[in-house]
Amino acid sequence: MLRLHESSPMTTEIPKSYDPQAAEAHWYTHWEEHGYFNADPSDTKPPHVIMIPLPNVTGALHMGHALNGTLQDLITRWRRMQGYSALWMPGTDHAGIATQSMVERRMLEEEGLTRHDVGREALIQRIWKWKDHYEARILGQLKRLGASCDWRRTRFTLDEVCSQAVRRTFFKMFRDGLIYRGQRLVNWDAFLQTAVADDEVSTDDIDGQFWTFSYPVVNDQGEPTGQRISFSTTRPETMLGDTALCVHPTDERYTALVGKHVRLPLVGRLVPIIADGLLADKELGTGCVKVTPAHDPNDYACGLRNKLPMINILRPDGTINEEGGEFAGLDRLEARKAVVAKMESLGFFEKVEDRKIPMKFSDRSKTPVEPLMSDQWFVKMDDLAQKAIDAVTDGRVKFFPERYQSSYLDWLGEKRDWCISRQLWWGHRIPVWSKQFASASEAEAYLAAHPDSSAAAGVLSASDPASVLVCVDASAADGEQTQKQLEAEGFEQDPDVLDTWFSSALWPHATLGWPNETTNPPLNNQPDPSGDGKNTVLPYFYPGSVLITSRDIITLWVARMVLTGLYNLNDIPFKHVHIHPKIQDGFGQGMSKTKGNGVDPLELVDRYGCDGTRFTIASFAGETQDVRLPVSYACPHCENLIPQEQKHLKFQPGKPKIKCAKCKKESQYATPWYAPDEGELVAGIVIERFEFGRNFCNKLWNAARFAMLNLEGYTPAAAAKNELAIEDQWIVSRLATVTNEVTSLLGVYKFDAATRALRDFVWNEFCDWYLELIKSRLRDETTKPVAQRVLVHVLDQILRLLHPFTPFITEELWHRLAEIAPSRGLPEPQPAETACIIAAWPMVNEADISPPLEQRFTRLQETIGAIRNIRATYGISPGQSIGVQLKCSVEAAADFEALRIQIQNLAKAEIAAVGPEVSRPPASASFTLAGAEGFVPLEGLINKVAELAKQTKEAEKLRGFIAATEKKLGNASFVDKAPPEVVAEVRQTLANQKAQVLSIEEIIRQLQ
RNA sequence: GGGCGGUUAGCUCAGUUGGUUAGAGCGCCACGCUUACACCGUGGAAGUCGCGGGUUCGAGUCCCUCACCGCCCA
Repeated sequence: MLRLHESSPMTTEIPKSYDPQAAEAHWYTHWEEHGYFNADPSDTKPPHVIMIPLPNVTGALHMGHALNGTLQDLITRWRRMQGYSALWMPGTDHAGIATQSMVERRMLEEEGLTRHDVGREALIQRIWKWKDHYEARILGQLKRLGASCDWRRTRFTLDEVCSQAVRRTFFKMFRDGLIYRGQRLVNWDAFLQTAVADDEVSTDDIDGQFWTFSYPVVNDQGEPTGQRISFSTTRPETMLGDTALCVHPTDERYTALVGKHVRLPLVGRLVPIIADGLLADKELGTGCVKVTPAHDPNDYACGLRNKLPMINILRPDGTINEEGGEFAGLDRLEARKAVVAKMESLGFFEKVEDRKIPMKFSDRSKTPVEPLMSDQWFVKMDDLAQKAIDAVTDGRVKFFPERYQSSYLDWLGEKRDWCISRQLWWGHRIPVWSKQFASASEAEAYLAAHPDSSAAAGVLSASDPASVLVCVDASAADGEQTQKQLEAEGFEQDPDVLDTWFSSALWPHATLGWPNETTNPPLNNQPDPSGDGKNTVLPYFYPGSVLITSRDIITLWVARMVLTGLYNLNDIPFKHVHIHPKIQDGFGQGMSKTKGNGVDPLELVDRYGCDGTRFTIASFAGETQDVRLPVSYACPHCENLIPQEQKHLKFQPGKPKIKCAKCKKESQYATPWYAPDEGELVAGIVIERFEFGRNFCNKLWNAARFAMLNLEGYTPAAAAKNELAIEDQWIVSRLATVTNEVTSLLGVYKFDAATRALRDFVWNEFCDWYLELIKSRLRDETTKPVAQRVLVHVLDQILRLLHPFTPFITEELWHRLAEIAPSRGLPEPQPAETACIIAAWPMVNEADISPPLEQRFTRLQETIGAIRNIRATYGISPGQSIGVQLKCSVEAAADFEALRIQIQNLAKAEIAAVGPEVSRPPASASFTLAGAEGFVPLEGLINKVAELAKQTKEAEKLRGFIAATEKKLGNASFVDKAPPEVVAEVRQTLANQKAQVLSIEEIIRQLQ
């Protein structure tokens, strides 16, 4: 017989618990082999596109990435099932400075070599090796998480496809006058010897000193007047670069001195005393400050306002240059000591105090950054930023949750020019060649003789009119030739590389092959001829659908992606931006590599299964709170849990061990600070919250197992509504409601709510009630067929709904179910799709939803709950059946009758009497619900005193409610002002409460 | 300094536009190997909704003050 469906090797017998490892390996391969992850342009399907927020190759992925990846995969799988050609574009980022500094640091530690020792080519080779290693690791981690990326399209920001986009964009911007070179104050990382962007710098308060010095005032002849003027500073060495002293214009203490000069005792320079209300603060210190425009951002701004000279005193390595006179060659911190000592010996030192001072650190090298004047390349943000702002304010790009759009708008609103050059070797080399001519006129003559072409554009340098800058588009046809020509003419290429963000900003269109219009981007690095002379991928998949990322990326990527997308394609890169929570450890600290609290998601996948991990992660992804994950370690000797403490996060030399409080043994543990020794028993990461997802998967597994064990003799056939039992209609109604909920929640990225809705439905409704209710029908040949058909249908729909969350277990169950019930569904059975990953997302028949039916069913549930409560209260053993008499409406009585056997099974209670005329028998336990009263005669079992106490307590509780409700209704303004339907509702409540209390009072009377 | 978010049961979190008695998972207590599941079932206990004001017939929910935690920007 032909087998239409493949099943895993786990096979025939269904094990009692779900084995994630086997299913994960099997089905991932299966999906890949069948090409289910591949997304191509289609005439019949709409596109859905998610561009991965490209992880950088500095290191392995952590929990934040796992959350990010899970959500992207979830949406991608959901859209795929909805019939979209769903592309999830994978790839990695070269992360220029971060990666180069990792490699450099390791090289220095292990071999004592610097980049200058090995040279540009050799260093780059080493970094490529690093990249290959971590790229493989990262992509492997994503696959273990179940990521359904179109791996054929995997890109890297330094690969040929991305490089082309970088070169073309730079050239376009250069030609349009949006890129310029200028002297600017930048954050200088003296350790890495490069400029770093503002967002690569963080500020910390450190213990520092606050010195006070004075400068001598001089007369017009430059001779000391004997007067001195005091000021304070935290960086005395910058006195070497002072070009003014500054006071507040309204500060009367200094009015007479403004316009006069002081002589710098250290370097002898005469500098003016100026008045500037923005820099000086009358209330602070002496009210006078020194101005060092080349080494402080505020002073720089003041320098521009007052046209002060800008004197750079630092070399790129952080030592003092010739401007520092006798201090030249000293490192800046040595220079500080020497400067203070010299000032003291000259008698200009006044005092020093200890103080917390803010200090900027480079995120990359963790060393203090120095503000420094240097030549850098910039992109003018003015117009570009405005267009990106407009795209959000006019609603073309929408943020979920909405509040994050203000971060985006505020940042772009500053329109600060973007410093794109980095003094690094790892990255896209700046495609500009320059040459110094003998004079400005020679330079102009050169430009006149060489007009701009499609491959080259030239300008005069703004800072030096004798210098010519030529930008070359190496992606143009004659680009390479132009380069050679320039070099032959004595031009030299700029040594710097571009900021990494410059290339990642292009990611949403570069990966689709832009600017190539004639061929589709390669697949598996092989040419893709399917475009037939055109790039059909770009217009089909651009603009994308949603970018899913965390909030710190809003300015780094989101803003820049929008900006470049609009610039290059005149269209936004994505319609939605979803910002998800950040992962914190148990102490509320964000997880990061540098803090040592990062957790490898694969530790969790190994322990809880991929689906369990994903389901838990999705349940975290709400709109407001960050995710807090208290971590423990499992003692490898006794399995006892050792809670993580702060000390476990700190780096300590050697390989510190963790001690188990229970068995007192020590062991190495999972930490980013070291790799455990070979053969060591390691205390692994435990995050108990993940049991939530693991347990759920096991529950689902067993529910499906139960279903399949009870499908013997299943035959597909239509099932009309009037054939369905009340519990069938109920579960179908609930299924439809939940399907609607999940669909709309995913549409607005409320993953936590969607997860809850599904879990509650599967566990608390399908398992706890539906499966229990049909057990008796499945044993009866006459009632079995319909029950089986409904059961199979609901299970089928559950697998579909859960697949985006828990892809592996649903796929496994899908194939097992297919062996037994290849054709299924209500009201008409259909052949099921050959795999869950490509199964259609459930559509709701609104007629299935019946609130009145759900209400009737709730009454049944409550009644059963009340009977169980009586059993528990009186300690009646499970083996002992009891009789129950139910006083209720005729309609409710019919429902109870219909479920007579189920009530016997679920509550272990026989319905002895049911209907409006039932009255309370003596010596019985009772319950009172809104829709029914119940009596359980318990002659001999009932403890009168206990029952009396219970009922009295119940009555008192009710009387409390009644008093509150009556008070409310007695309040004239409530009755007048509240909406009539609310008042009516309260009146109904009161009536119900009164009826209930009357019944209870009657019960109490009889008990006494 | 400016902005955003949070503060609800022992822990981790839900709580739609204000509307009867504030919910879940884990943990806790009691009972239970009932032929899907002990990664389970049944029942139960457990909250002054951070503090203080205000608006309202009515506030966990809206407004203001303060405190503490986290993040972003300067």
